[in-house]
Amino acid sequence: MKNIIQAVKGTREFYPAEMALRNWMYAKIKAVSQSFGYQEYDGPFLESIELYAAKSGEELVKEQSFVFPDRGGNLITLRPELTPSLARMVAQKQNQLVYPLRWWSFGPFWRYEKPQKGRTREFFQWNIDLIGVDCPEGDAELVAIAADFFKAVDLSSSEVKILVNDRRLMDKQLIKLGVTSVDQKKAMLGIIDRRDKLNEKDWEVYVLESGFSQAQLDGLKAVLNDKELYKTSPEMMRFFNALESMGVADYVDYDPRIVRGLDYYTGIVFEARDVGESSRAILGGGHYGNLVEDVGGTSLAGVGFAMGDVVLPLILEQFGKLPELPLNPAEVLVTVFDADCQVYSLSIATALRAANINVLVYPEAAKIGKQFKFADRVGVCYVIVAGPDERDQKILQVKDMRSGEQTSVKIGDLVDVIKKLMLP
RNA sequence: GUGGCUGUAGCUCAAUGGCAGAGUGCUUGACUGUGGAUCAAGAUGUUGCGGGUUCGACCCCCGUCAGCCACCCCA
Repeated sequence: MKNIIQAVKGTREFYPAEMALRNWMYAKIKAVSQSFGYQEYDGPFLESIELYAAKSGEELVKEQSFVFPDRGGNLITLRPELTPSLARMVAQKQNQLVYPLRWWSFGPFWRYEKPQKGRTREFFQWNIDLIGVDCPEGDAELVAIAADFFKAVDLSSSEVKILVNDRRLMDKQLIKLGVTSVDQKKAMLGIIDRRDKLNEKDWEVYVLESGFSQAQLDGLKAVLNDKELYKTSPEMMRFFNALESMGVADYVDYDPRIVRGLDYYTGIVFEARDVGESSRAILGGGHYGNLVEDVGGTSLAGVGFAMGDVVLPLILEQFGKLPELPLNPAEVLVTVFDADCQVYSLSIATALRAANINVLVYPEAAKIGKQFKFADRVGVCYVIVAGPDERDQKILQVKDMRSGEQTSVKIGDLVDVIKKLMLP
């Protein structure tokens, strides 16, 4: 074991068990996305660094991305996010596409961060966007998709919550507090974002040290504690009303502390968290006013969110909701009694496969006990024994590994018997 | 990028600076044509890697790699 070259730091290896989970997540994501009529798409995994540099205020992209020169000396980036690629794809065909666009994607992304639990350098991410719509009901649709996804993976509204705020609503409150300049606003959003990370006293000191007055601090505290603030916003009332109609209101809470770090959000912002004390962010998104302007298109509003594949399994595990997935696609194992019977076993397996049954054949003659043990270990449900006695009598032994029951079956009845057993 | 904790058998973990261990799993047998259960026997280690201190290092020191935790950041 010592001379194995290590996998690249922060990358992930999907052994069959992990791959089964990833495919399970993908299937849930696909089903929910399609249930709202969204189309699957994807962008390149490699992009030039300019694509990300084009977005202002994103120096971090350069620092947190894998960047390397290609043979021509151009700087290539392993995509750290999908939104800029999406923006370009939309801009390139802006006049040919049918709006509103409903697009989703699930693919790999890379970020050069320090790996730890729930954070790797290589991860998969679900991105889903509704583009060309600028109304609270459109925003509500994305939140409903997130909630439906949680339902689909059996996470209840008491286990996860989608917390929502509106940047416009916060802007109004900040103006009331005399926070008017762009820099001040940015600082204030950072302060709000940090509220949960510091204890109250430290946070208050931090606010005052950031150049805000005691009056502003008091005002801010009042805003952040006002769970009813959304009622002053007609858009948010429409938004919550839409969620009610879609049957997911129990998953969604108004939370004035949610502001999200990203610059390009201009309306609704939201993030989903588990309700436990550790409370990790599972997904995040919001409404943006101009998706494609930065890459040369005309302004288009939209709303979307992204969910990584790393945190969700941790949350599922925490609530005991990890699915038990079958790891072996074969339902049947045909044993090989001895060398003389080997080709006979092969022909039986072939007949079963012809009837669309997945079959594993033991690869060589071995002690029958060893073969049963193998069947047990790989999770096969039915084992067929075809020894010399059976061959002479034109029968087979079929054993149900779960019940332990074994029956003799006429060779001509085998397919029917197996199919009947496999019915749920 | 900063700081801290950890790294020993496939896995979970022991071992005052003095012979490298347990549980579990694995292999084989009890069972000559049947898995799980029981019993018995057996195998398995570059103590992450590289240096140093020491008569002697899993243990102490330095470096390095990896994982975890807190920052930073969160697309």
